[in-house]
Amino acid sequence: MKLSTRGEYALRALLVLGLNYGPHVIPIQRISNEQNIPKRFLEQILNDLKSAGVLESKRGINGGYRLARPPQDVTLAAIIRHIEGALAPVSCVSERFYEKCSCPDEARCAIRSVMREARDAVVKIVERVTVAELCERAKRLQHEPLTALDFII
Amino acid sequence: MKLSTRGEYALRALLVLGLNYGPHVIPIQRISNEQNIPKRFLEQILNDLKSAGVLESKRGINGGYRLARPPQDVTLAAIIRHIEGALAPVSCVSERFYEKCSCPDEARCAIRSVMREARDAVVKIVERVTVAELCERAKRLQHEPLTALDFII
DNA sequence: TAAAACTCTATCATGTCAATAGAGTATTAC
DNA sequence: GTAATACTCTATTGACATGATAGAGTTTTA
Repeated sequence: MKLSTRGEYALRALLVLGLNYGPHVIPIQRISNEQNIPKRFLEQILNDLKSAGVLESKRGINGGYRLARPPQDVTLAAIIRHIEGALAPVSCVSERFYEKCSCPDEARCAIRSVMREARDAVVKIVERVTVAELCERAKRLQHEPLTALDFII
Repeated sequence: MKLSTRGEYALRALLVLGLNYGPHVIPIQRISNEQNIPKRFLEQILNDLKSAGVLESKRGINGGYRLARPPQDVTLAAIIRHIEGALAPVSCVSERFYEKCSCPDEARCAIRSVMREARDAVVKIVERVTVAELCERAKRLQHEPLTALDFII
C-alpha cells in the first residue's frame, strides 16, 4: 500500500469530519484551513467520497459535508481501497483488484508468498482501524506528552 | 509499499540468480527466458543492481550476472528500497526517505500513528526475508502440492 | 574473427498525479 | 429579492514516472 497525496488528504478530511460528527455539516473551507489542503482539490476528493456513499453534503450558505454513517462504521481500508485501489504490494495477491502477473507459475511463486504476507499484515491494520478509532487516537495524542521518538526526526 | 513492474522483475531475477548461486555467471538471456521478462528492460535493471553492489557481471561470450554476496546476505528490504524507495505508505513515517508532510501537527497526527504501524508490519517481513529464504520457499513450493487457496483465484 | 553478451545513453508513448480553472447551481442570511 | 457563500461538474494543465524500445558501442572467447 502506498498513499498518494489525494489519499492522505482524504483521510485527514475524514478525521476532521469524524471529530465533528453530528447532525450539522462542516464547510469545505474549514477543513481546508484546518488541514492545510488546497480547497479546490479537496472539493474533488470530498465529491468523490460522496459518490461513494461515504459522505453527505448540504449546499448553499452554511452548507458542507458530513459523514453518511457513524465514524465507527467507516474503516480506513474501505477509504484507501476506494481512493488508491489495491492494498496489496502486487496485484497478483490482491483480493479485490486481482490481476494475473507475468511470472511462469503464479501458484508456486515464492515472491508471491512473501507479498501475500505483507498484504495480510497491512490489511489487518487498516481493516481494523475506523474513523472513530482515528479520532480517539487524535484525542489521546492531543492530551499526552510527546514521546521521545517524536523528537528524533 | 507498492511494487512496480521494475521492482517485481528485479526480485524475480534475483530469485533465479539465488537458485543458481555459485562461482559461475548466468546470462541475461536465460533469466529473460525463464522469467518472461523483456531482455532489454532486464538489462537496465540488472545494471542498476550492479551499480548498487548487489550483482557482479562478466562480459563477453559466456558472460552474465551473479550475486555479489551470498543469498542469505541480501534482504528483500534492501532491494526494494533501492528500486522503489520508501517502504512506508507515507514518507512522513519513513526511516530512510523521510519527508515532512503538510499536516498541521506531525508529532500528534493520528493518521501518522496508524501508518507507522503499517510500515513496521511490512518492514518486519521484508527485512527478515533474504534471497536465500526466497529460494527455500521456491523449492518447498515446487515439491509441495498446491493448497486449496491457490485454486480460488 | 565473428558471435554472444554486457554497457551506456537516448528516446518514446502512455499514463498518473496534483493542482487549477471556469462556469455553473443551490441555498439562505439579510 | 439578492448577494454572498458553498457545493457541483467538467476540463485542462504541467510535471513527472513508468515500461519499454533503440542504437551504437565494448569486451571476451570459442
